[in-house]
Amino acid sequence: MAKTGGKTTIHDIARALGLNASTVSRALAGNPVVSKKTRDLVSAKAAEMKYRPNHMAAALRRGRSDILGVIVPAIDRAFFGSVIRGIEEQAEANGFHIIVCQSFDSFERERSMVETLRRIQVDGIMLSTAKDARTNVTFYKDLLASGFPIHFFDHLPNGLNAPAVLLNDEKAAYDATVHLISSGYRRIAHLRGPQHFHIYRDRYLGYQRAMKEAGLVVDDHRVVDIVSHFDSGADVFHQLWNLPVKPDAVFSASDYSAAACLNAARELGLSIPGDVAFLGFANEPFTEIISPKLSSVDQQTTEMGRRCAARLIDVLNNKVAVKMADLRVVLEGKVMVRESSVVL
Amino acid sequence: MAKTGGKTTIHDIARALGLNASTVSRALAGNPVVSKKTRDLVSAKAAEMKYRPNHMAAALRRGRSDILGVIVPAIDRAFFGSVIRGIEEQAEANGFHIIVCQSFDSFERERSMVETLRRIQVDGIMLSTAKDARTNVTFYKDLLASGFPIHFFDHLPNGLNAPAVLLNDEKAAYDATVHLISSGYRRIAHLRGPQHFHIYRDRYLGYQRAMKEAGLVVDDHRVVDIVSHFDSGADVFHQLWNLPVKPDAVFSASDYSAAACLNAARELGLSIPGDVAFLGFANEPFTEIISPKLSSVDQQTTEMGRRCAARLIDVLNNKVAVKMADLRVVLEGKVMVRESSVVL
DNA sequence: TTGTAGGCGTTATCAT
DNA sequence: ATGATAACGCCTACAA
Repeated sequence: MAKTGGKTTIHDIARALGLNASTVSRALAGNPVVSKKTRDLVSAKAAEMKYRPNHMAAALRRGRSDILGVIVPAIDRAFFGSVIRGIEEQAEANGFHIIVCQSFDSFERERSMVETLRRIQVDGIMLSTAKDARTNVTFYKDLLASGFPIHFFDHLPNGLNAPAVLLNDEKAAYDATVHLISSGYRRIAHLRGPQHFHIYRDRYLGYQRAMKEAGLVVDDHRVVDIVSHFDSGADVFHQLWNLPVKPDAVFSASDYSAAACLNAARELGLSIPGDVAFLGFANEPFTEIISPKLSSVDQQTTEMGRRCAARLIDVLNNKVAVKMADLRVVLEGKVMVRESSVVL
Repeated sequence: MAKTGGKTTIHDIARALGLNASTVSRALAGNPVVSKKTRDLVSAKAAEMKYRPNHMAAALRRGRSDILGVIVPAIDRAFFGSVIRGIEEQAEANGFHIIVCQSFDSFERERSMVETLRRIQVDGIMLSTAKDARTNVTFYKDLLASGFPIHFFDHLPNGLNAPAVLLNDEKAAYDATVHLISSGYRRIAHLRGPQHFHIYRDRYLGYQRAMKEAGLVVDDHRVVDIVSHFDSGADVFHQLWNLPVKPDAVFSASDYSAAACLNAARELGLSIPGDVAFLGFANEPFTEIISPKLSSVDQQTTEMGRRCAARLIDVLNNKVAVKMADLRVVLEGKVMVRESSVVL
C-alpha cells in the first residue's frame, strides 16, 4: 500500500525491494552508476506499483519547474492561438509545459499575471504585451534587469529593448506592395493602422518605400486610416472610389478592413481583381473562405511561437548567453497570393 | 540576503524580524490567531524584502496544486480557443491556473498527456477527446474509476458515461431548421456530417424532427454528406441545384460547407436569401465577414468552457458530490440570424 | 500568541 | 554500487 492518498512514492518502491529511496531515485533516472540489474528491478516494480513521479517535488528540489508561462491578450484570437500552438509544440518537444494566461489587453492584469506565474515558479515567461496606454515600460525593464528569463513576441512596447521574436513588418508590407506593383497595379491605396503602434507604422513605411522605388506617387488621398476593424469598411471604400482618380488596388494593414472593402466593392458590382485588387495583412483563416479569396501577408505565427519558445529554452539551458541584442529574432512575412490580387 | 538564488523565503523574513517561520507563515495567510501587530509587521517586511511565495512548495505540502490540465486536439482552432478562453476565465476567478496541451487528434498523445499532467500534479483535467478511431474507452473508464477528477466537453466518446458539458445538438439543429421553416422556406436541404459522430447524427435528427413536425417531407436527395470541409462545396451545391425540384434553403452541419455552397450559389448569380437561404453550424468568426453574412448556430463555446471549469472546481472543493449523472450539463445552442437566411 | 518539529516527495552530497 | 542524511520552501499539529 502506498503512504498517501493511494499514491506510490519512491519510498514505497524502495521498501518493497529492500532498497533505499535514493537508489530507486537514481535507478529511475537511468543513472548508470546503479547496476543494470537493480535498474531493471526498480523499473519493473515501479510499473507494477503504478508509480507516478511527483513532478512538483522534483521541481522544488531541483529549483526548476520545466513550466513556462505564456501571456497573451486573448487566447481566442486566431493570431495568438496560432502562436501558442507553436510555443506548445516547441515546449513539449523539450520537456516543458506551458501555463497560459490572458491579459485582456490590461497592463495591470498583465503585471499581476507575471507575478502569479513567478509564484508558480515558471522557469520563464513569453508574452505579447497588452495594447494598453497605461503600460509602464519600467516594469519590464526592472524585470529584465532582475535577470528573470522573459521573451516577447509580435511586438515590443515603445522604448523597450528586450529579447523578442518579431515580424519584419516593413519588409512584409514592402513585399506585398511590390507584388501588387509587379502585377500591374499602379494607383495603390493603403488602409493604415494606428500609427502609434510600431507594427502599423512599419507597414505604412514599407508601402511607401515600394511605391517610391517603383517611381509611383504616394497620394495622400489614397491613404485612409482604419478606425474600427471591420464595420466602417464600406464607407472607407466608397470614399476611395469617389476620388477623381480611383485606385486600382487596396493594400490594407488589416484583413478585416480589406474584407470589408472587398465586400463593398462587390456590392458595387466591381470585378475583383479586374477593376480593383485587394491585399490584406495577417492571413486570417477567413481569407480562404471569402470570395474571392483574399490575398494577404502571413505573419508566420506558429513559427513565431516555436522560435520564441526555442530561444527561451536555450537561455534556460545556458546554451545561449542572455545577451539581449543577440536575442532579437526578426521573421520574414510571406505574401499569400490569392484570387483578390491576381488578374486571371 | 536571501538564502537561495536571491529568493526571499519565510525564513528570511522570520530571521529579519526575530520571529519564527511558522509565525510568518500564519501571518502571511492572514490567520487571525496572529496578533494584528505582528501580521502588519510581517507583511510590511515581506513587501520590503520582495517576498514571493513559492506556490510549488505550498502545493507539495498541501497536496493541491491549484492547476488544472486542459487537453484539446489543436489550440488554434476557433472552437477550442474560445472554449479555453472560458475555462481560463473561470479558473482564474477561482485561483486556479491552466496548463494547455494539444493531442493533435491522436489518442496515444492524449493518453500520454493525461499521464504527464498527473505527474505535474494537476488537480483535475478537462478534455475534448481526439477524433481518433483508435480511442480506447477503457482508458477513460479506468481513469474515472480511479476517482481522478476529469471532465469532458463538446462530446463524449461512444460508450462513455462521464461528467461532461455538451451542446444539445439535436435541439440546436431543430431550432435552426424551425427558423428556416418559419421564415417561409420549405424545400430545405441538409449538408450532413459524418454519422458515426454523435454530434452530427444529432444535428441530422434535429433537422428531421423539425421537418416532420412541420409536415414537410425529408427528401433524401436533399440530404448530402459532407466529405471535405470546404473544398467540395461548389460541387455539392451544383448537385443540389441540378435536382428536378431545387431546394430553397440549405442547412449545413458545418459553417465551412455552408460558406462554400453560398459562394457557389453567388457565382451562379443567385440571390441570397431570395433564391436560396443558407444556415451553418458553429458560428465561426468568418460568418460575420463573408457576404452575405452567414446565419449559424452558436455553440456557446466560452460558456461551455466556463461551465466545465466551474463544475470541475466544484468537485475539487467538495461542493458537489462526484455523481457522474448529475454532472452532465447540456447547453442550448443559439440560432444567430444573419443576412443569409432572412428575406429582407 | 508564538515556537518546535516533522513531513510533503524528490534529489544531491556525503559516506560506506 | 548502495545507503544515510539533509535540504528545497512551506504548512500544521502540537507544545509552550
